[in-house]
Amino acid sequence: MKYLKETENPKVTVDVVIFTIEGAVLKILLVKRGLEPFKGAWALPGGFVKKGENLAEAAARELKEETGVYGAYLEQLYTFGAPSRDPRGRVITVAYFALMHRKKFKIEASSDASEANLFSVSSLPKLAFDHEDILEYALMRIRNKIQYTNAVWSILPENFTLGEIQNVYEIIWGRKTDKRNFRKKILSLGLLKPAGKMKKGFRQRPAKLYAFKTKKYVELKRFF
Amino acid sequence: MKYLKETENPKVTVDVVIFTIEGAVLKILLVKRGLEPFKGAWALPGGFVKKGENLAEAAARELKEETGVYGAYLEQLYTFGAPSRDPRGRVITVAYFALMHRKKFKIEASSDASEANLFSVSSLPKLAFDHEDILEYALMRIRNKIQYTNAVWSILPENFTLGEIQNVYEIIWGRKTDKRNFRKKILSLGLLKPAGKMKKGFRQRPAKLYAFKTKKYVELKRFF
DNA sequence: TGAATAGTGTCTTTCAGACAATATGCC
DNA sequence: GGCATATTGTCTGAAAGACACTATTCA
Repeated sequence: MKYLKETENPKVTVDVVIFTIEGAVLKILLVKRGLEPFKGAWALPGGFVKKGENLAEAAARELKEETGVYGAYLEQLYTFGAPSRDPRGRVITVAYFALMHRKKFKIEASSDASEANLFSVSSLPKLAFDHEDILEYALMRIRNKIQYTNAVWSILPENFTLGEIQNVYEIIWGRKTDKRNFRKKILSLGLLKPAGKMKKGFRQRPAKLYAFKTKKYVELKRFF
Repeated sequence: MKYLKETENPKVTVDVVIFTIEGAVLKILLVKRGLEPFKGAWALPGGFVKKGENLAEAAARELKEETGVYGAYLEQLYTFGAPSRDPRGRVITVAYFALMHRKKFKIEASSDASEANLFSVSSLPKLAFDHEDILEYALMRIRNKIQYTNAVWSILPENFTLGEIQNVYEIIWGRKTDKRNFRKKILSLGLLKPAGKMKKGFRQRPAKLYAFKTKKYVELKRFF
């Protein structure tokens, strides 16, 4: 018979994996912890859920505090609750991930963190807590998710070329794909509409601009 | 400026949607609440996470307490944390779902619940808390998940015929599908192996028995 | 005219979906 | 023989994947 039978009052946090693309590289925002535990280590932005606050609201608040942006694509990822994941005691974290367009936000260290920075997901520092697990899970999820949803809308500008959206997919997947096949596929999903404008002014052939029909979450049917 | 800025110490529960098939109908296990709030109402089995206990362990413990079974397919579903979801105060619940073979468990009311029963998912009583939302989400997830994983292993006996596994899929999906196409597809997934035995002793042609190659979680690749 | 990217079509293979006749064991 | 279920193959249409050349702008 176990002797640890009592319940406890855990603390509950949200942590947010904020993906963005900078210099053709997939990056995430990390903050340097200003307090113990893991003081000085890099960690995912996050914090305690406040009174009267939904989990998604808490995640959106963290996102806003770190990037100044409200209204990006934000999805609950998974809840991590190993008893020893936080040395202060029982802390259960509900992880979210978000996709941000790099030009839409400024990086400013918030009051909680002494420093904030973007890191390429392919060369990260050692992370605090179990944040490496969270990130791994987030990468798996986003790589799958963009195949059958409109989730990438918030990592792109309002209007974009097919070349640009293809770059986003390739950067997230970490592999190249055929241009003709990609265009056929992305258009056949029916998520895009022509913006009726052209991207001009570069020394190359101008490209048609597209936009997402909606920024509301759309999930395409996949059946057996 | 908001005035509810303090954090709080929420309580954390796990709730488990236990799916099974009985009489060719998809059912879930519900317990009648013996205590307030929602005393006398039907609810998903669940309870507080205990000290030193993983979330998945807590879910497995609840599953075991309610059905006597340890080791079924069990997956974290989503975390529900609306501030008003529990009238007692802030309670965040991490929902799990499980698939059980009906013959492997007995229904016994546990100490927490005055009564436990299976209900068809198509004719449920009114549920306590936000458990209807949880169930809806679980149904969506399981209907998708069985298309590219071996999740159904624990709702089937060790060895089963292709007819039996087709029945399971049809019951979970709530629709019929062509026998020849189903067999082609399920075998092409590569998750099954012939058990080398036949299901005999019925007044009909004997059927080959199959088994899952593994009960470890397998997720098939789906790429663009 | 050269650099850079946009834009486009065909063929092959694979997979999904529609569709029906024969086989086997047991009563 | 009759009942009940098992087992099997073909055709068609859609989508995936391989593959290469021409078009346009601007420096």
